[in-house]
Amino acid sequence: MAATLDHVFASLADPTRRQILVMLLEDDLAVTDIAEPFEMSLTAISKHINILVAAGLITQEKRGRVKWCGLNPAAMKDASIWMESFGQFEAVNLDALERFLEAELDDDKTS
Amino acid sequence: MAATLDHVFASLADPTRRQILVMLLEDDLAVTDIAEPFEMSLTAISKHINILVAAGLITQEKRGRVKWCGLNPAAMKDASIWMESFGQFEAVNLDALERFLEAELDDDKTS
DNA sequence: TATTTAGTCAACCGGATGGTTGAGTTTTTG
DNA sequence: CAAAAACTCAACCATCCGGTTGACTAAATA
Repeated sequence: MAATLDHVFASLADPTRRQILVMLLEDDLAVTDIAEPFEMSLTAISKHINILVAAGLITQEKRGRVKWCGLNPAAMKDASIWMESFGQFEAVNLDALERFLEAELDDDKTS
Repeated sequence: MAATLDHVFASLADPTRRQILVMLLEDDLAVTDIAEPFEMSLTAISKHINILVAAGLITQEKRGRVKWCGLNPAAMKDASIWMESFGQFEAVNLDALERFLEAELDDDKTS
């Protein structure tokens, strides 16, 4: 799949999709597992997943009736490099990163 | 301006807007200057610029009848950190980055 | 075999996006 | 003062996006 900058950035612009990616950091998950914490239909989540797959950010493997979803962070590389080319950001502080990710998770839950 | 991840990523999802940001790497520019290389109306470019301003990626200063636009790469920081948290990307290779940016510029010109 | 589970598909809906044109405002310039 | 330059604003348009529901297929299970 040609994961263009357009697709990757557009995928990441939605908080539901970002939360899905964060969930997949821990484990591969089935579509139903991914949908469980969200207050929206399975169909809606399925569409979000398809968008992430099209962007290359998620890979899928069907075993039986279950479609397992796994993270493919490599698909972010070009986009990440693109952004870095603008940054004169200081090196990432790991504590700051942790707090940031927690805040982002809370935001997703309450919005 | 609260530059949320939503706004920053959505801003970057459009090739016209990315090209505008690249143009501003070199110099601050007036709205008309930014619009010149594009085959689209000044109004359309003005809208794109407003979106980038809302995302915090561009700052504006009006002097006389001219609105000068300048890059604010700091607004990318949170988004960049977010992506980095997924990456186990190897350190950025500067040559690769250069080739990548040139290719991106060509893409923008021809699409 | 009958039923549940996992997931997709198709149709629809309201609102956002990306573009247009035409008119209007303000500042500079001749 | 008159005209040009540098924008903005408002209205409109087609398409995309994020969500819904209801019907469907395929695999596991009782």
